[in-house]
Amino acid sequence: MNVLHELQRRFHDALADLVADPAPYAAMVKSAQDARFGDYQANCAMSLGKVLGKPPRTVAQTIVERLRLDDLLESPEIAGPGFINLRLRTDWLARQVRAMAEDDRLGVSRVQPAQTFVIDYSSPNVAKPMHVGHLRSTIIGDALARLLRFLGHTVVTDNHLGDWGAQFGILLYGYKNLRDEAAFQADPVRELAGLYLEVRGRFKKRDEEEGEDPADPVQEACRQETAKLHAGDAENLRLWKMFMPACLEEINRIYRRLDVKFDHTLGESFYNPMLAEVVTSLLERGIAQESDGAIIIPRGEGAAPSLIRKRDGAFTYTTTDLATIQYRTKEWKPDAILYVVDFRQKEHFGNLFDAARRWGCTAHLEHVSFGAVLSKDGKPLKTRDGGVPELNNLLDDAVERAAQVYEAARRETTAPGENAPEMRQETLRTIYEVVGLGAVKYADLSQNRASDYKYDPDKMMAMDGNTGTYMQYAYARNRSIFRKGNVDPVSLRTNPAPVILEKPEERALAAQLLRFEESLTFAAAEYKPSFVTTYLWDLAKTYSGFFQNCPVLKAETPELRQSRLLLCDLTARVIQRGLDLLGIGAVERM
RNA sequence: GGCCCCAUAGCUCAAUGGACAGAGCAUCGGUCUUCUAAACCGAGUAUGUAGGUUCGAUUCCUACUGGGGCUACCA
Repeated sequence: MNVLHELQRRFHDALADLVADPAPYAAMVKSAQDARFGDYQANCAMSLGKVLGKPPRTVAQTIVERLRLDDLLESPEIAGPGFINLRLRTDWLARQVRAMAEDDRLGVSRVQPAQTFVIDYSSPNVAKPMHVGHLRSTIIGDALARLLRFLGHTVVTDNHLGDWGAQFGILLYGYKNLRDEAAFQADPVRELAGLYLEVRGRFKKRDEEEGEDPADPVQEACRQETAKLHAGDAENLRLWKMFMPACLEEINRIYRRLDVKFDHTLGESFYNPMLAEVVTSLLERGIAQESDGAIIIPRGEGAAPSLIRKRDGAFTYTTTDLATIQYRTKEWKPDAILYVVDFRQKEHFGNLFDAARRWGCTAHLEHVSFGAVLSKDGKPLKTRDGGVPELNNLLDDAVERAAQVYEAARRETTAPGENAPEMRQETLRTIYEVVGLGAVKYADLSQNRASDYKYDPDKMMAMDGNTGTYMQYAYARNRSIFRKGNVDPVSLRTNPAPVILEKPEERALAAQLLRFEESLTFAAAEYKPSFVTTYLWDLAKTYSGFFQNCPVLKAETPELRQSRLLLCDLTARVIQRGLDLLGIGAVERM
């Protein structure tokens, strides 16, 4: 249940006679900033006082008198200039937590009405090795898909591969001029990846981002290979078809490892046959016009127009993106299309969405933007030899570090003369993988996506603070209680024992558990997975306080023991589910 | 040049227009015959500058300073 929504609903009722439109005032019910002020607080009396011309505290008094919430709240207190402090009844909390324990969805209701979201994320260029730049889009997009789906929305995920662009010109040039046939036969992906880097290396020294240099013969040759491909050249098309499976296998290997799945993988090449019609339609509607031999969508004063057909007749990404919007709209009838893409494309999406709307698209279009991945010192991430780190190497490194940290911790926590608990090699590999990848994902997702993100392996592996490992450890430590006490946690979930909340730490834990849905709703509304990690971190800290102060297996009475076991189990389930919604695994033992 | 984004503690980051701006790291000091010490407890420092709107501003507006980005034939 979403406690906040319930409170806002009750305030809405209480405010109905006081003001014409109570909605904005009801929305001023928020979770309390400080535990001293209770669990929630209503801030509407101050602004209402202004509107009604009465002292805020008087208004607050009137609201409190009209409120009907005795069933879930203690009597509200008016404080300061007119804050209304709300404190949940402990017996109500206990009943809600018990109900939560019985529910597979942990008390999280399905949204009404459900909406259909198309989410566009990851979208790598298939001919290049995936690098660290693709990481954020992939894991943020995956987390949002999981989150929206869990809340009851219909989600269509679509990986808009760059499978038709200039990078294939590079591959074609490399294959024709530089390939090692034996190496290609043995391992085509590796050879193609090598060729890509080899050709790039022969470009005149330029930054990746700096665009083309017509004076560079190698670049020019690559561009011509691309043009031939797009023009339907039989040989280049044959090679493209031959390269594709290998390229796809390469990126799919990473998706499998990251546990990321897509409903559809419709790359740029898929839309190629539609592009001419898109341009025609835009011209007919008067949205596009001819300029300097090219077709453009003009912008306002001083702003650069969007090019949709180049002077040489080739189409651009804007054309493909418009075709994509048209296709998605027709095929899936979404309420919203989300693009999980780098902040640098903000302007492009602004223009694109504007054009799409004028073209008749009614779905909500949103650029879910995120900041750059930088190294610790704030500069672009580079390998020792100056290249962009490949994603696979990055993940290997993370898993390797997880193994090292784990081994070090195990040696340290094993008393002299004692043997560390033996674990099977296979179990250990699983732990390293889950912990290593979890650290990478959590470090990224826990940051506000709008900010630039400093990729710091030492820190994400530090196992202290708000990290994936901490959360996984909190889960594993919790599960160990059940092993130790020989208690089957499943037995606590059907017809659960009454919940007893006598100690403040028990009550605090219950209140925090009940906020799970609130955090998910908020994260989904803002498309910010970091709200989920913040919640989990708060939950873990609250649980720590409980765990320190409330003996579970050695509780004073059998009833208290059952109640605390239930709180433990519920905490573990919320952590596990929360991590799962972020695409992060948890292990029973670590 | 034009347009956009960012600026919070020594460092990395939070904060849905609300009460005394929160965490983590680092630093210092405490907790292991007691359910996993990868843990817990305690201790100090911050909203770039100048204005404005508001009962109330880290949050909204304006200017400035500093950093980053985009700026039609790459995506």
